[in-house]
Amino acid sequence: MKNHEIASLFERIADIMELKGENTFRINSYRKAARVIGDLTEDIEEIAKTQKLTDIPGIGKGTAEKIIEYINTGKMSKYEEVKKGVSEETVGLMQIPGLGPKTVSLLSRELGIVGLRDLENALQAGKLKGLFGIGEKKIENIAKGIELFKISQQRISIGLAYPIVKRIIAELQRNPHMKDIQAAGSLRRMRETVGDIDILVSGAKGAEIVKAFANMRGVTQVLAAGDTRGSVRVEEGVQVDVRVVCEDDFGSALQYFTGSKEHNIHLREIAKKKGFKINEYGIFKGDKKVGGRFEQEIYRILGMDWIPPELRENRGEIEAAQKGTLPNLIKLSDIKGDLHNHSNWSDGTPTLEEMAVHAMKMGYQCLAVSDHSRSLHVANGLKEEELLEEIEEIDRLNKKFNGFTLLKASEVDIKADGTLDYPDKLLEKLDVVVASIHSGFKQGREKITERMVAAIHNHYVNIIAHPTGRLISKREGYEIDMDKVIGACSETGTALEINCYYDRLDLNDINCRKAKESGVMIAISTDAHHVDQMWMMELGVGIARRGWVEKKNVINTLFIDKLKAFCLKKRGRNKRSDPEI
DNA sequence: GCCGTTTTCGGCCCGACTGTTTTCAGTCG
Repeated sequence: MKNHEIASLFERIADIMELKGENTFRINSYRKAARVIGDLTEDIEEIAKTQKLTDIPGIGKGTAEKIIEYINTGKMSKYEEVKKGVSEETVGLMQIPGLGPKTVSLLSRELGIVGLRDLENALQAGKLKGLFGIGEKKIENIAKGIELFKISQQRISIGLAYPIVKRIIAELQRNPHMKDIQAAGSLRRMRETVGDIDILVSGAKGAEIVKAFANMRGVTQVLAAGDTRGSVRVEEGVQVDVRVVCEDDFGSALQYFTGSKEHNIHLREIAKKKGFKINEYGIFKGDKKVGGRFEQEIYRILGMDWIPPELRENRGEIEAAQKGTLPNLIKLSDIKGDLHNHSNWSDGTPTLEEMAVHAMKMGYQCLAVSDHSRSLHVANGLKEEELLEEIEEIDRLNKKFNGFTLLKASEVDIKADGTLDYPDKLLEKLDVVVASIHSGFKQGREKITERMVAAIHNHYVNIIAHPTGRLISKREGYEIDMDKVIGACSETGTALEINCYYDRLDLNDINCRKAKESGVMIAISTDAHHVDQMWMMELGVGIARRGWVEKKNVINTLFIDKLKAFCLKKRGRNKRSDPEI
């Protein structure tokens, strides 16, 4: 699939054009094209074949031609043309906070600065002084920007940011001056990574609230503390911003600060056409404020349903809200069990009973114990006879429980040749079989896809765990043809997992939506190795919501008998089709 | 370069902040 390549090519074209000072609207249309192509769930080559490229909003005749040229020749003449005389490194300088296209272009033109090292040298040598439009303060800010750029290169997983936000909100809620409080930004949208944390507060005494915020425990550095805005760094290293608005503006401010940028732009275009204006202070008809206390008002006034924050990425949610066809997104309270967990039988810390007790506290009706299989020595994988013993232990425990079931399961390794780590006769004794890849990551796309598809076709495999194997900010996933994997799952009645563990979150939102659209069932599972990790179900549900997933698409929202039936159906289906069994 | 319930031309989101210059350009979210 060339979607990603083509999207980043358009993004690069936009960056270079920006640096060259070309028409802003033209630049924006390249950015828009990059964005929609990056978000597509279908293969762009397939769309091109059916000549439907221009049906994609933001893709017109010109862009379509460029896409087709790239598909056919592997090159895009527009890109070749714009990049002449510009270094990639120079374009990269625009990533530095405070440095936009104008300044970078000036530095490059006047001082011959190409990359970061040149810039640092020029700063050191005091060469920036005296350039038109650049004063003392600007030079200082560029130096600060470079520092910030170096630190903030990494976004952190939402799994790390989420507990920080919970802690801060709990602390601020004790402040008597405060009315409303809500996390905004990419965290509220449940993006898998966040750059910084935004918290929005309403209340009359802004300065008091900001002061309390700056004095919270866990704050290591106060970056700013004014009447309406505070900015701190906390011990986990993340920057947290708080903004205080008056109660009457809270809804519109929340809408504004939640984003995404693309969603807000699209919404404001619609507002404008209808004769309204939206900003962080409200929605206005002429000079008259017609809403702003609640976020819902804004969407309602614009003639659409309220859009859950997780969908606000300008991926068709606005059109769906206008038509009243938004999905009825899954909720955390819909989850009835967790289907991928590890006990102290393999590499987890809790006993089976501790896991069960915690699951009951969470209101679940079942929990699958899916310890590792024999080949995974590093994770103390269970030998066949050990798994049989564990099954007996689970049977014993289940007799003690009332209205709760520990499901017999295993996270079985998919070996390099696509076979499974346990024989079928052993898998047959399990309620749920979770299969996954833990080795041979470098096999190559075709081989690894074949291997995965072979496992999916096994009669006993119910769930494919962490389907791409990626670790956020640590490891790219193995190369795999997700369309083929989804196709095989759809054909065989196999579910794909959203692994909730904070550095996996795999499937991601885009693949998740693709799976849903192909009718593949989803399992949202924590992969917990400790009971304290089971809360991460919240993260997985967030990713599912970003993938437009509804309760009916998720197997662990099913009552236990239905869940067992789902798992058994695959075995039955194969038995019927294979007379030898 | 895209788009159309002011449709084939003319507009394209909005406001705050900062710094530099003296009325506004650049950058950011």
